[in-house]
Order: sequence, then structure tokens, then C-alpha cells
Amino acid sequence: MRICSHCIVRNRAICAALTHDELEALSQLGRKQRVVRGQTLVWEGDDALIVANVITGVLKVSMSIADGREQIVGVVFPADFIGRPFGQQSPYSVTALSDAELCIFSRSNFDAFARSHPALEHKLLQRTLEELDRAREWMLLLGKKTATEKIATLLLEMSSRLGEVGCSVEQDELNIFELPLDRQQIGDVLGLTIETVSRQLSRLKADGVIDLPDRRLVAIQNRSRLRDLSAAA
Amino acid sequence: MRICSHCIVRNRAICAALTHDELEALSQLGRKQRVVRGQTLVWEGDDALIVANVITGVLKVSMSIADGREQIVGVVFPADFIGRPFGQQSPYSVTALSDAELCIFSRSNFDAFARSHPALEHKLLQRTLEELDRAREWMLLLGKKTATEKIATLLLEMSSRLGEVGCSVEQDELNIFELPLDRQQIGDVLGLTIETVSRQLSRLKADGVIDLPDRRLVAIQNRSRLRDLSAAA
DNA sequence: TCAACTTCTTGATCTGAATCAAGGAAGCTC
DNA sequence: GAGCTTCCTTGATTCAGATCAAGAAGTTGA
Repeated sequence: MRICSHCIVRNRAICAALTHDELEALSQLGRKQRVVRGQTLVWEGDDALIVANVITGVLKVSMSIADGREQIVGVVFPADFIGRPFGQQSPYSVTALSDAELCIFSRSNFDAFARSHPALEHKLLQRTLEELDRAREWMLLLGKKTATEKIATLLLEMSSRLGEVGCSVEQDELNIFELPLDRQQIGDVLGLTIETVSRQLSRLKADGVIDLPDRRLVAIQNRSRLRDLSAAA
Repeated sequence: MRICSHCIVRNRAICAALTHDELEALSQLGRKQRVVRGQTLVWEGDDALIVANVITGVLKVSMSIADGREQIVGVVFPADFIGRPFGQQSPYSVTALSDAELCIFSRSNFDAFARSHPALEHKLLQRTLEELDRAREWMLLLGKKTATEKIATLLLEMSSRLGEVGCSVEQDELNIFELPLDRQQIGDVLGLTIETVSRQLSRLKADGVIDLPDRRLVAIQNRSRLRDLSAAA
């Protein structure tokens, strides 16, 4: 892996904190890896052996209860960081929602490198703080929002997160996008059943707030109405 | 503030990362402050002007929706860190649940100090990663657990968190403890109403799993049963 | 000691979302 | 292009927890 300078997420991933030489050193530790949709990289409770940067694709972070109930606790996009540095076990599973390309490191190598490169740790800290903010925002959604508000919030969030693309740090709010989640997974993100998700989406479509050209596509037709429905702060 | 060496949380707070001289320097930036129960240190959406270490007392971190619905997204104990470093606004409020003593810093001073002391940033990163793990664990609870499971999980969590005390890094699981939350706040942590909380607690008492000697005290009488009820992983 | 208040408990009823139950539509395979 | 399979939608019914309502228990203060 000696191609960081061509990496399409180089300006947005945590690697952006490093100098040319440092980047070269880090790249020696990592390797590029493709994963296919459905593949699980890390299992909940297993030793946390790897960390990675996402180059392309979308992955889910999930936790579950012994009887099989599952909650998706994070959705990971290009330029995001995956894994649990400085921890022996991973408290969650990480699974690809689409085919994806990762820049993967052994956790112990990465931990050591990070400890000796404060600029990288600083970026990682900022990422983790942002991730914590997002997790807490989602706790508000899970604990207090209605099904309609949950769906509206998710659609707006997806529109925004999927708008961060390529190398640029800029982002757009997309008005038409492909959901990286099927209906069951939407339910697992929002704490709803698949039937409730389907009904809510049908109703938003019937009300002309969105259109659903096919199973995965969403077109936002009335963003301000959607924002009202989301009970955003 | 030149008394860090006598601080009762010195071994457990993030300051433990610092040498004697560094600690001296940091202490010049901070001041000790008392807050009373109910006092709000930081308001959701306001500029994030301060950060702090908790010396004694318990505080809540909360987020809310415009119509007043509130979700408690974190409970902060002695030796924990409060605030949103490296961010302009605080996305959440921080309010004292009991009288408390804090070691308080201006955020900008703290940010600058942290950036030039990697060992401190490293500790802060570890804290933030642990906090993120806890937030995600709570997302599983909010999204997928029943009222009984939620209450059982909270009681076990409180028993464990309140057992981390004083200067020592050791901890116990307490079998009798005082809840730092009233019934409404328990509801706001768990995504339940006050009535449901009250009913669930009454039922656990009737079943002999716990005792409730008064409004705030909880005695765990059958921990393994409580653990079963919590649907722990 | 009592009045006013706050907090908590308990009961009755309601309701939003879950569950149960059929189908329908889109993709794949052979 | 017939038959699977997977995913999604829609309808009927149920139920866990919310809401509405009343009072009990504890607290504060004169």
C-alpha cells in the first residue's frame, strides 16, 4: 500500500493529520481490502484485532441481545474510522451493508503508531467525540421520538451523510439517494419493526413528502415538511 | 488550586496521565467549584465555554426536543470528565443531580493544554471511547429492551458505577445504594414514563428481587435474578 | 400540628406500534 | 419464462406502555 496520495478519502480520513513521511510509515502497516455486502469484519465480544478506514462503501455497527434482538448503533461511511482502539474486545459487530473497500490495520500496530503520533490521536479523538454526539442524538431519537419522527430524522440524516463524498470536505444534502439499508435494517436503526417502517414510508409517499421510485431509492420532495416531521432541535 | 496531590480522584481522573510539573501547570488553569443540586452548568446549544472534572457528586447530560421531551444521554460520576472539548457549541445540557464539586477549566485553555500534552489527550481519548461504548450499550437498551429489562439494567449499572469511589481504582458492586435520580429522571434515562418506572420497581419489590427502604434507596436482594431480568449480553 | 406542596404509587382506560397473517413485486436460477 | 426466494406492503388484531385520574406518603415551613 503505497498509494495514499491517490486515496479518494485522504483529505477527510484521520490520515489527513499526518505528514508525507508519517503517512508513508503508516501505509507500511496497513493493507487495502475489499469486503462484500453482508460480510462481518468484527464480531461482538471477539478480540478487537483490527481497525480500519473506510475508503468506499457503507457498514453497520451493531449490538445484540442473547435472544437475537439486534440494534444498529452506528452506520459507517467513506472516510470514517472502524474499530475499537485501545480495547481488548470489541463490544460490537461490524458488517458491510454494501461491497466496500477498507484500509485495514492490526489494532496493536495501529495503537502503537497512534500513541507515538499525537496528531493522529488528536484526529481520532475528534472523530470519537463526533461519533459520541451522534450516538447521543440517536439516544434522544430512540427514547423519545415517535415512529414518524424517527423515519423523518433517518431520511434527513441519510441525505446529509451520503452527501459527503469523494476527496472534498464539502458536502451536499442529497434530494435523491439510495438507502444503504433494507427495511429490516431501518427498523434495527430506529427501534421499530419492519412493518412499521414500511407503513411510515408509504404514508410519507402518499402525503407527497417523499417519493420511492424503487425499494432502495428515496426522493425528498418536501424537505421543510420532512424537517418539521423530524422534530429536529 | 494547588492541591491536586490531595485530590480524592487524582488516580482515576484524566489528570492521572500527567507528571507532577504538568499537573502543577494544569492546576493553574483550573479552579475548584461547588454546584448545588439542580444547577445547570451548560445549556444545550450554548457556546461550550467550560469543561471540568467531577470530584464529588453526580450530574446528568441531557438533550431535548423543542416541545419539552427530554432524554438523559449520560450520567456523570466522580472522576469523570464533563464537557465538549474541541467543539464550539455544546450539543447537550449538563445539570447537577446532587450537590457536587468540580475542577473546572475554560474550554479554550483546556483545549490548548491538551493539544500540547499528548498523554492527557490519550487519556481523554480512552475516556471518550468508553463513553461511546456506554452510549451504544444504552442505544441497545432504548431500542430493543422491555420496561422490565430496562429497569433491571439500570439498577445493575447504578450498583456498579456507584461502587467506583474515592481515590482507588478498585470497584465494588454495591448491594445497597442511593439512587441519584428521582422517578422522573429514571424515566428520562430509560425512555419510559414515571408511572411505568414506579410500577416496575413496585413489581421487583413485590417479587423480592429488590427492596426499596425509601424513595431513593435500593437494596438488591437477588442479583442473579436481576441479571437474568436485565437481558445482559 | 397542620396546610400546602412535591413526589410517588396505583387503578382505569387508551393507543401507537407490535404481532400475526396474507399477499404482491422484484430478482435469480434453471 | 416458470418457479423459487427474498423483500416489501397492507390489513386485522393484540398488547405493552402511555395517558388520564385519584390518592397516599413524605417534606417544608409557619
